[in-house]
Amino acid sequence: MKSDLASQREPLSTCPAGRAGGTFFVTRDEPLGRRQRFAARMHVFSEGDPAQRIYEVVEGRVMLYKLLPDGRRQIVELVDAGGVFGISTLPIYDGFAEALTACRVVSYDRSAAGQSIELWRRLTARVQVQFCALHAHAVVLGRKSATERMASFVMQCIPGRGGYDCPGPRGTDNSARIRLCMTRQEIADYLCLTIETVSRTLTALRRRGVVSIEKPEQLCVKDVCRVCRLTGDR
Amino acid sequence: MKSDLASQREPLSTCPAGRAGGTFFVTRDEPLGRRQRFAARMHVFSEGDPAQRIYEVVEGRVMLYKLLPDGRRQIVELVDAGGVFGISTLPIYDGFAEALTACRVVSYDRSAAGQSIELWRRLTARVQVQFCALHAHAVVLGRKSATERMASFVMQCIPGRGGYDCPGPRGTDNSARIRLCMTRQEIADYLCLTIETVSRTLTALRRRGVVSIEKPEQLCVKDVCRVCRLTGDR
DNA sequence: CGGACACTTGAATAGGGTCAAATTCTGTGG
DNA sequence: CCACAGAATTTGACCCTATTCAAGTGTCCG
Repeated sequence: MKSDLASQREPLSTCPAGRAGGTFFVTRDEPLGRRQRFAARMHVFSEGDPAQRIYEVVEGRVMLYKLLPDGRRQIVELVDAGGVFGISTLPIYDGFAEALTACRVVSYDRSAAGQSIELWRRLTARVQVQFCALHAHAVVLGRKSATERMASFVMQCIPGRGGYDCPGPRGTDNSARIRLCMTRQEIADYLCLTIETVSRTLTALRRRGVVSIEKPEQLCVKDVCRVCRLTGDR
Repeated sequence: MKSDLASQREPLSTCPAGRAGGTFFVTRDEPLGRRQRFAARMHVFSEGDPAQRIYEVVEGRVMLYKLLPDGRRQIVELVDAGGVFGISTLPIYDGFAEALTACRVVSYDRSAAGQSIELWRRLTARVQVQFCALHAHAVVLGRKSATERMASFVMQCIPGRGGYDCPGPRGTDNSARIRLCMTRQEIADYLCLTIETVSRTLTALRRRGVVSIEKPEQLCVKDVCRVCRLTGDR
């Protein structure tokens, strides 16, 4: 249960808004929100930065993580399109936000966001969705075996399936291709395992014919419902 | 990492609002909120109940938990005075809410809560505080040793200490008496340990002179800062 | 082709889990 | 106040899952 050093893959440093240092820059200011793009592996903010803005993901995936002083890392949340991040009770951010994929976000000044009722409603409604997801993730971290965790994670990567209102297989096609867009280390830090256990667990799932590993970051799930049953949730 | 059967201590069933079956009943209807009291160990709601109301804790402590089909339980959140619970994205609650102590709550009809801007702001602001706390708890569950978890839990039971703005010891008195108001099983289900490990860890802390165990549910922390260092957070 | 990096695999280890038994609390009734 | 029963907690012995440590094996890209 000891140290998991933060990913060896060095994250890119934040690109200051407006400075077109490459592929990412502020594209346009909106009345309230400011559009920004981030390349994969770029930091949106870091622990200790002044918590001035709230972010909404338009496209792509962002991870939020925290570090312990000795280097152990926990990815506390994965934020997909529609999700919100940058919520902080303190005057500074209490963790890091890093783009997992190239992504587009809109950010709002914290105080300004509270002015617009419309905007505030949208953001808070979304926070509630994520709040419930965090509760569910606590169960994953707290009470599930390595296999159940991997299965839960895989299900999370298949939009529209596995939820309360899962429609079941579309016709006879019960397969899914998924891009993990995370390294083994990141999956480990999200599921609270080690990189080796993630690798072994995936291999075991492959051997059992549950998934095929097309590329390290791309899986094909043969039978979604079977994975769903492996989550331990039902 | 296997089963942790739900607490043997049988929870009391919910008392229907308005029916004064004993010490708990609706005391008064307010314009928006409805005041209620719950005795310790009473359920406020259960998984699958229609998610019609949002609750605010006025006094006492409520725990939210989820069960896996095989009986494993995870207490996903502890809600103290000021906290909010009953947030659900679905038409039904996705977990259980049980009073740990006798407590007073105010509940609001979900749709009505959205009408009052004032109320909505207060509730959502509070949800954000808890949202950040869940992030922190993910680190506890994911990356901490048994001792670090217990230390984190103990710190959580000492109001005003250990946070970003911890004022440090008040004068020369750096001790604290705390009521856990949870059984070992509940602490285990919250920290994602077993009842035996909780007991052993507490005993170890006692042997090291970090805490004294006055009663099973009442501890005395000799040196708060020392416990704080044991959390692994700093 | 070769170096760097990510991933996989194997063997040994340890931290916490499991199972079982003893001890302490707590509440009740005499 | 004391004795008793049932529950909660503590403790002990052993075990298992996931971690740790240590090599490999791709794979990408200059």
